[in-house]
Amino acid sequence: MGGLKTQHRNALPVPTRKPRSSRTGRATMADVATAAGVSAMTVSRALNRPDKVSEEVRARVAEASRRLGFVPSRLAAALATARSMTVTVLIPSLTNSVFIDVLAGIQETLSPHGYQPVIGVTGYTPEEEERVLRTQLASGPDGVILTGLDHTPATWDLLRSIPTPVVHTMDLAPDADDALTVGFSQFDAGHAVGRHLVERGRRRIGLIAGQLDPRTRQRCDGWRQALVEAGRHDPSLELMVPDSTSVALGAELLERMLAAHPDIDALFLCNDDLAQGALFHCARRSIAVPGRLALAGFNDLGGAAWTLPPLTTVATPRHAIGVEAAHLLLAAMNGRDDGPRSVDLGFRLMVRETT
Amino acid sequence: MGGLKTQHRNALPVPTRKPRSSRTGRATMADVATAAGVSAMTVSRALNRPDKVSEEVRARVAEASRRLGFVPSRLAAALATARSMTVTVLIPSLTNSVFIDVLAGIQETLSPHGYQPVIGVTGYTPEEEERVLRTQLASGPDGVILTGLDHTPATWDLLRSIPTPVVHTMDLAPDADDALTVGFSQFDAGHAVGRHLVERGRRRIGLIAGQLDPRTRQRCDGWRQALVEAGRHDPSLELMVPDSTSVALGAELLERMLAAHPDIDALFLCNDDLAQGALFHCARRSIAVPGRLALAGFNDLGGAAWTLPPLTTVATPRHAIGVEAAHLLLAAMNGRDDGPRSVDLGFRLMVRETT
DNA sequence: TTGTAAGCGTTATCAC
DNA sequence: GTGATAACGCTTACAA
Repeated sequence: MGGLKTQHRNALPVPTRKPRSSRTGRATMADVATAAGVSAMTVSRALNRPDKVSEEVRARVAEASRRLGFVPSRLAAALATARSMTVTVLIPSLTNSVFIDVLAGIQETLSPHGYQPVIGVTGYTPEEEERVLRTQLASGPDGVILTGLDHTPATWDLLRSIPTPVVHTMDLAPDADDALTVGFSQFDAGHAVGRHLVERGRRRIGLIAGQLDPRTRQRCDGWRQALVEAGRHDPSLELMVPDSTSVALGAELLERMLAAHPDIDALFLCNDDLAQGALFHCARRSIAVPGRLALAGFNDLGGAAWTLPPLTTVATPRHAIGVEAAHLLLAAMNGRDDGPRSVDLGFRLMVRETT
Repeated sequence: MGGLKTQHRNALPVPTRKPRSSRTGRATMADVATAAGVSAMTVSRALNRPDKVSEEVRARVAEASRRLGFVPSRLAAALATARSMTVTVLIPSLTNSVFIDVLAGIQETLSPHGYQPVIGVTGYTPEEEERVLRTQLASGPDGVILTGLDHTPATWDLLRSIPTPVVHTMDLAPDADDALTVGFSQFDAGHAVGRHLVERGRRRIGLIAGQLDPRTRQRCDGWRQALVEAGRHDPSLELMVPDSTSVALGAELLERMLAAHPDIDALFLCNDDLAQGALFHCARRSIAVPGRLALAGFNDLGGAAWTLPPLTTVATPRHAIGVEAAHLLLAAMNGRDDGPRSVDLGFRLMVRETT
């Protein structure tokens, strides 16, 4: 029926014709085709596989294309090829620079390959993550990158049900199951801090944590384990609150901790912003650091090396995690999903002057 | 068709049929339709306009849809409706928290309305911005949010050529032309700092700036103007470098400044990270702040209130800019693009203890 | 209330 | 090397 030439139609009351690009007003391939005196298919080829087309046609198409300001519709291409050139990236929060660093690594790596990261924010809850994932899956991403391994059962099902490769970041797969994972051991990192404090000869070692996501908890677990091993663990010295971390919160929690346990001589703060707040509070209250109180943070965020005194903390490979996750995903999206399943990028204890 | 049991296939050399969803393996509306014993159109309605469908059919569709794990393809919908439910957001950098704050405001505002922000990174250059914009436009966003007003002529042309609404952020339109703009006066903000330093009685007031994008330049211009007005401007006290700002750079540049001009008694650092670096350096070198040297930063980033002494700086409405930009865009995308063309969200000079 | 037909703008496929 | 045709999966008419 496509054979029925439109021109023959008007023998009768012609319904509104469509001589050119429809609603959007944008030029389509068909427009370029007519302008260049070739078929739409040839335009497509001239643009995507220039070598498959004669020199002359290529030029004519380029010219017409430019003249009409033609921008090929990725939507249509995506629908036709089943490749959206899009990658869904889900992170807990936009305002936590930890995830932004990962995101930056992802974006830098994906971008040169023509993939668009599309970010979704989960607010640290697996339920919201599931919701957002479901929404995003509707746009048919070619890949998915998630934060952590703590997903709802339904999310796991969803992930299994799609043909799309998935990479989990910031953590390590507990067992070598079928998930692609890039991160480091949060437990070991926390353990390293605990041991460091012990080795410094501290006896009353406390813990302050906020934003109790699974990764924070693992850090705390590691720290606790180290103290237990050294026989110096006192559960009453743990102050864990669900609030999101901030410099202000660090100061406030330290105050509370000191009020209840004036005798602590070391403190692990599960994120650098908390540690900076604590450090600030110490300065205000003239508490000698590390003399009277040793302080250790986590993540080695921007300012950590520039506090007074410079903060002992754990440097985490956030950017590298993003880069590696993207690499793994790229490989998988191109059918090469052999590589290692769980990539451990490690961490580094940065011993500076607060311990 | 779905009724045809696979087991009966081998009766005849049946040509490859397509009883179910094609390449992607995902269920399609047609699949759900057959499963629910209705037409595809009815499925579409049941999902998008439930009130247009009988109670019973709605239930059957929901049931079938759930059973098949049906996820409607946004791609197809977008192609059919010419609405992608997507908004292109271009920012200079992912690692500068200034833009992340704006982005967060945008995402929070857009998300509840079903719009997906798709971010693009321009690396602070108009040329790259043009390239990224061109790429993104191919996916047919329903709206565009750009950073600043400094675009290439080709970019302006592009923007004019599309039916899509556009909002520019972080700055104010010089004249009330036809661009939607949300921001504040960078010039005035810089001017306020300059005047403040003058009013504090400082005589040798210097300037340190990095990341010389148009907005930074405008801040510097404002500052300069204030000093000129007070008759205290000395061009040799300006130290401007193209490098991206960081705490480390702040310390380094202060050192250079002091070496060349030991007599300065006040300094405007065009970004808080520079200011924090300078502050740190002062502490190390035992330079009294503000006694011997007054320091003012810009942006009121996270740690600014928590330095020792707390940093005087300018609080900029980054989050609010994102929120407002998104609101303006939403209005425009819904056809109500009347509102004010240039929204000034102002700024606040936060006088703390470094001045 | 529900179904039919056509089309959105590409690309895969198979002729020519 | 080029072109006609049929998808891709959905929705906007319009018809029943």
